[in-house]
Amino acid sequence: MSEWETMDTAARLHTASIRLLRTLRREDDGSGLSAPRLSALSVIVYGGPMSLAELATAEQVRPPTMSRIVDALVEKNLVTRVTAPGDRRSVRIEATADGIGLLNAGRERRVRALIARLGKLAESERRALARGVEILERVTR
Amino acid sequence: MSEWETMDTAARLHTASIRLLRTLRREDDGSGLSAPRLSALSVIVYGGPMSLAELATAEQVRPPTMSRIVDALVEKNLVTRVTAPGDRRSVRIEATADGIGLLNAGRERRVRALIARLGKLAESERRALARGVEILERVTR
DNA sequence: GGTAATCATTAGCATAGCTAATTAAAGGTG
DNA sequence: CACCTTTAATTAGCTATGCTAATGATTACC
Repeated sequence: MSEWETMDTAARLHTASIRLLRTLRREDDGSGLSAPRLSALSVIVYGGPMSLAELATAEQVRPPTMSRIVDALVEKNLVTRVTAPGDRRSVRIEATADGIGLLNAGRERRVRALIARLGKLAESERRALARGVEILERVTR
Repeated sequence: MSEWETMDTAARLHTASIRLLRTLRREDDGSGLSAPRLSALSVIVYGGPMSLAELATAEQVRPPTMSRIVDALVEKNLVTRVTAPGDRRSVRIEATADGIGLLNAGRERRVRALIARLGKLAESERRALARGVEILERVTR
């Protein structure tokens, strides 16, 4: 594969990913949460409990920003703040059952919308896409 | 391909896309623009001139929000507002040479970061990924 | 035991999101 | 043609989200 082809693949993968998530984002309206709150909640639900600093780093925002987002999620009973055992300065943020439920419902809406699109592909195309996704997972790991 | 497999592919594609763009977003620091401004500019540069309403719809925000983002981009000389020919209520928003240049530079940073990751794949994997990207483009169209 | 480093929050500012109201221009309809 | 309605964008005013700087509360070091 020529260097040019690799560049072409990268550019097209970039564009297609943007378009895909832009489309799926429309399914988030029903969640009742803003994009930053939903995204922070998803990091906690799928990444497990973590400190505020870790969560801020994951979301690429500064700690004060994340502290207020967590305030709002706590207020809605979607996450809880627990003093970290062994270091009382630090806080462990954990998803509640409500938080997990809300996130899974939203994720299911997104995935369902995506499945509807995959359903229009030919069988061979779905197989090739599945293979591509496996490789994409390695790229993002 | 079973229905279960299609669902699995959809869920994994969703997650991998989020992870990919989260990673590449780190390259945007050098642009000097906030995420909403950069995203709006990219729609104009790659989608061509359009009205404020069209731009707001593309970005999934309301017109007043987009109006202020365009204010900021005009201030930085990255786009211009042109009264639409034939309807003086409407505004055509066009990218300037500066706007196109800034966006291409940022896009190049992102794509270069992605190429570095693709370079670690085996030749056969890059080919399979390229095939998957072609299909993903059909899905997002 | 005293001082420095670390984790989170508070304070205060600019930006980004919204709805409601306003301005300006087009499009009917009598 | 005058009037009313509709449409496109902006302005006004609110809440939420981003930042840096400063503060409070522990912990680590010496």
